[in-house]
Amino acid sequence: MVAYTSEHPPFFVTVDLVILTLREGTFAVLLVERGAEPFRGRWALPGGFVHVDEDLMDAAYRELEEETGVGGDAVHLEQLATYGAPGRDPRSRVVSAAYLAVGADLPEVRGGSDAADARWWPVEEALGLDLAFDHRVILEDGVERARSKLEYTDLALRFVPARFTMPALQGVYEAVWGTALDPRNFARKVTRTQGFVRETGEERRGGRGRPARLLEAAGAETLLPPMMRD
Amino acid sequence: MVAYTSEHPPFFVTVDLVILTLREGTFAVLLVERGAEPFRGRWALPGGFVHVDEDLMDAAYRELEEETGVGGDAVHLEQLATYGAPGRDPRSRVVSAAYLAVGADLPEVRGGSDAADARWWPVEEALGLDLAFDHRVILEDGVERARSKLEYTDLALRFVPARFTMPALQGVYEAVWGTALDPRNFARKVTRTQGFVRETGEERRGGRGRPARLLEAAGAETLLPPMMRD
DNA sequence: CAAATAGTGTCTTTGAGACATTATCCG
DNA sequence: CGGATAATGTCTCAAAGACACTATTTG
Repeated sequence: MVAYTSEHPPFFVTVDLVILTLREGTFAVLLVERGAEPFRGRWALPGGFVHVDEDLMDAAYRELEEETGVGGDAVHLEQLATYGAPGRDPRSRVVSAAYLAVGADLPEVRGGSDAADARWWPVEEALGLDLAFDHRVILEDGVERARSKLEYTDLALRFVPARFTMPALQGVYEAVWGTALDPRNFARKVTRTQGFVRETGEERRGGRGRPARLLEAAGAETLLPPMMRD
Repeated sequence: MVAYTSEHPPFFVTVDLVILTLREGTFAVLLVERGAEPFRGRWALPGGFVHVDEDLMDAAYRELEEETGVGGDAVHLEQLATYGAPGRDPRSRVVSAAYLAVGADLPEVRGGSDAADARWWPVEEALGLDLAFDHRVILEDGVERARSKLEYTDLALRFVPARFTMPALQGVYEAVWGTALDPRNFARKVTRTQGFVRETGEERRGGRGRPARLLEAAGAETLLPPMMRD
């Protein structure tokens, strides 16, 4: 940290959000269609400028709630990385702190204040789009972070409501990793990982087939041993 | 990303560095003593303002070389996290991207352009200091990142020269994790992890005791299975 | 030959992966 | 009672952890 003088250049600081959820069993990300230049008409991650007296994570929460209507505890939010290449925004020097958000069954969205349109995309499709700015890299980093954190943290529980079934939890791992898992090995693994999930004693009836037992989080944030994807 | 107007507030952007190495077998971090207000006389992480046309990581490399005289490939550098609470710098709104640097036997340093003094601290001692700004949190995050990355990446090899001995590598894990490891289990684990290390065929003689075989990196960046600390 | 350091093998336990059938409900 | 979904047990193999002695060098 060198001595402060007014010679140091000013930057704009934004937050960008990689908001992930499961929609009807599919791993999905929220994108907005840009309604203004630059990149007008291109899909982008939701985000916006940080306010003068606002912490970065507060700005991320604010943008998250503006875009999805969901806030606070209902959604997991963590910092992903910060992107600051000169020229990443053609207008001026903008440094963006990217955040990863994960929630269960986040609501449908349409349009928004300044976005032409907004909607959930299957992650695989979104990765194939020509996104605005450097948002493709940010999206890739966010998806990889989520995939990786399924292994050694309880992040999978954020994709699912407070009470959930074993097949639903297995579905999270399968959708996010894009792999099929054996239900016997999966249940054994989840059950034996101390503090991961707990039986509620209740069942979910009403669907076809045998009722599923409802589980809930048991508090551990770190999974020992981890769930391995290989 | 909302429409751009000149109403958005300007920020200063800095990089701060958590530079870690092993000095005589001890896990150490480089700190500088501040020579100017604010926090004059307090120890801080090295760092500085990002230039107008400079990427964040380039700024981190520049500061790293200014502080240690070491640059380029010799040192591992990765982004840690970004800290932007209002008031974290009492002068103005400063957002800092923190980077983690790891190198083998980094050189002794004394003083510097704007720092009153600079020296290597054992990490445990540094964590007990009353550091400037929010640098204690940044240091904690950097140390935890390094500890964690020893598990599942080849980061341990960055603490050691290109050719090294098995006991030296074990010493990295022991110093960074602060634990003692069994040399038989350690050697078996390292040897059986595909692509982690390879024999060079050479030995290091000249010390007391049996000469040690020299190893080198075998290319894998990810360790499968990981080294576990528990 | 003593002191220092490097290097190694076995046993036991735990978890991972492969694999198919039974249980319960609804219509 | 047929279709749909949930739940579960065993065997084999791989890796982890505990544990102590031998090998090679220098002074």
